[in-house]
Amino acid sequence: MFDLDVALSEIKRGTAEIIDEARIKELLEHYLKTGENYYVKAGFDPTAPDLHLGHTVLIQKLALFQKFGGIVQFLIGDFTGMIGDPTGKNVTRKPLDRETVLENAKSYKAQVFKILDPEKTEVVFNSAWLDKLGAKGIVELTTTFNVARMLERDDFEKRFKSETPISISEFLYPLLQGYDSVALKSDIELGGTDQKFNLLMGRQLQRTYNTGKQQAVLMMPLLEGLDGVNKMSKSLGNYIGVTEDPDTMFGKMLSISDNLMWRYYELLSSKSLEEIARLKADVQSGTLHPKAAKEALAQEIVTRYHDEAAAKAAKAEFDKVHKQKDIPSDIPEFSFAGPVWIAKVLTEAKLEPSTSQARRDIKQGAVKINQQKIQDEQLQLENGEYIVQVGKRKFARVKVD
RNA sequence: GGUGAGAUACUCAAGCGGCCAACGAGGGCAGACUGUAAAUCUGCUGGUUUUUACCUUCGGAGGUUCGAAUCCUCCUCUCACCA
Repeated sequence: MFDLDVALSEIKRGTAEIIDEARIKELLEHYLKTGENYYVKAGFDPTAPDLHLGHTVLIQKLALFQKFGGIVQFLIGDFTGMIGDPTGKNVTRKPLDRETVLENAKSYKAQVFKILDPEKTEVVFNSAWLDKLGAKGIVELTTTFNVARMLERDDFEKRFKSETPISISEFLYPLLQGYDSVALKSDIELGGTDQKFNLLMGRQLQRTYNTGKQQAVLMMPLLEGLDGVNKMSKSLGNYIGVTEDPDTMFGKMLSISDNLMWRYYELLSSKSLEEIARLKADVQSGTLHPKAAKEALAQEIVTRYHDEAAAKAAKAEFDKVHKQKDIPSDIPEFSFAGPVWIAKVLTEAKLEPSTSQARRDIKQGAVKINQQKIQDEQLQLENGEYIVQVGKRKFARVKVD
């Protein structure tokens, strides 16, 4: 089966905090002895999923549990989604209709089953039990907790002190999320560090409702984005989406700093901790080039979300463009009626956002035609075919006739 | 409901009648270098084929002035204190 100590150290890898580690050990031991599974819960937003590597940190941890006897409860918070998690700055949101929820769930599955084992995953919706709770159930739920304790939560406390409004419904959010754990009888719940309060609520409510269980809680850190400073998020643009094409993925992975690479290794690679330690030692001693280590990681990630052939092709393409300074094999094409002013070509081909920017870049020597730097910003392109390039990464094939 | 403070480009933040397309920082883009879209250094960062020029921007609408981001009036919104 598996070695308990190895399993535990892999489970602990990269975690921010584990509450009731002993419980996790018990569950694994019990599984080894009897083959009985246990349940690992994680909740997700019902809005349209566009997963990036930041999300996959948690999902990979779920997948890890599947290797060690865990059944994943992939919870889509279609009911709680109406309230909006107070962790963000969301106010009350519109409830999504059934159809949209199902569609989003489908999209989740497509992305998530690249990592999770579908055989060991139960996709559940919390409206299934929360809808039935009713006013009576809700009131009962609220009696299990009091306002003073609710205000212990960090962001509630801050908002209370600064007199920023807190809606009553927001108090309900942690309670309902906790109740999910009661309904699902989860043994372990995973979440980000920002979810600590909500995760602990599940633990407490399981006790209050006498489920005979008390879930262990495992928190994963928020992955830093490509800039290495802010957390990875779509709005900051510092992300790698799991559905992005291989070339982009590979390029973005290589753009992270050498430092950040180790963080990504820890949280994203499926290499064992020993292997990573060895890589790191090799880089430090100079026997392995940092770039080679980064390429290996990039290949691994591309392979996971596409396949090995795509990863190889992406690397080859990258080398072609950046090492041999060649042009990429697949570039957009535009045609114009000539003669045409170069600045117009650049903006029309979307290589530059404005004529002014185009002029500036020409002045700086950032624009090349057929690999030749150009200086003349008045340049007119005569009939013919040209490869126009701005900087290192923006290319277009231009036909003038 | 009352009183006070504030709203400036992607973000933060100067400017408080002409020298303002607007200091500075972050971010972004580019150049050099290289190991790569790492690191470091440097430049650029509203728009426009009138490019040592012109046009549009400083919460919104008016007004004063030869001239306003800067002064006045009203409005909208944010924040702080009081109720």
